[in-house]
Amino acid sequence: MDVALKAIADPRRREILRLVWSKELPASDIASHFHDVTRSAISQHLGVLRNANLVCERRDANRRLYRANVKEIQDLRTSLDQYWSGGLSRLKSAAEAAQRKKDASDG
Amino acid sequence: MDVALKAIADPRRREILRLVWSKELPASDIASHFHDVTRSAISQHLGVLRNANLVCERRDANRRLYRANVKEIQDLRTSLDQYWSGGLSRLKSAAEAAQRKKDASDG
DNA sequence: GCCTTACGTAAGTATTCGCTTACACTGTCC
DNA sequence: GGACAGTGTAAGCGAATACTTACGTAAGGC
Repeated sequence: MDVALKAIADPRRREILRLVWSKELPASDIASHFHDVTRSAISQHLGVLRNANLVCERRDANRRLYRANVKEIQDLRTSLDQYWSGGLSRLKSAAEAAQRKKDASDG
Repeated sequence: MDVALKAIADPRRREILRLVWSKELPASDIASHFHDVTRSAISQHLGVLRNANLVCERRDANRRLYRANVKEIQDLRTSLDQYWSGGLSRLKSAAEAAQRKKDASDG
């Protein structure tokens, strides 16, 4: 979870992920979407995303086509949901404990 | 979203957030949960979380009591959900476009 | 074979991060 | 007032990050 979370903590990488979410794109197309950084920088961001398994790479002749790894993204989302709901259940049990305490003092 | 996401990207800070999710804790109690780092390090992590507005601070005499800012956490969760679902809707419209294309070629 | 396109990657650099140690400050207890 | 917990914070440091420029390499056009 940590690698993936750190990967999407960067706005540039989140933007890249959006770009390749629904369609496969060659690295050059992705890079040309960013006018303030080098192609090399984007390539390195792609490396981070690849390393976090958040994108899939497919080679087509000269080019490398990238696509979001929806499965892995879903996994990350699930992990996060568990994190949130873990917190919520702690909130819930704390509330229940408070209620029990109240009941005990009431009765 | 960026500040909060970067704040959560650190496992130590996620753990801190868990600790203060359902109950208010003084900084010293939080720090004593971590045996491999200094109290000062934890204080700085608390600073990051405070800066991201993910925790609330309340002063009680000598101590500073921390509690998760559930509202802000929910906001972050919502932002993330929008990010995911934004991706999903792009997937959906891509699928629909493919379907239209197929229909056109079929009919 | 040679040039060009499309890409990763090594090397160098400035910035940020997570940490420690040392110190300042604020309240309580006496 | 003085000692003492409970904390934030400044300073310094090594590691990681996000870049840049320069180079290496695979595939296609000629």
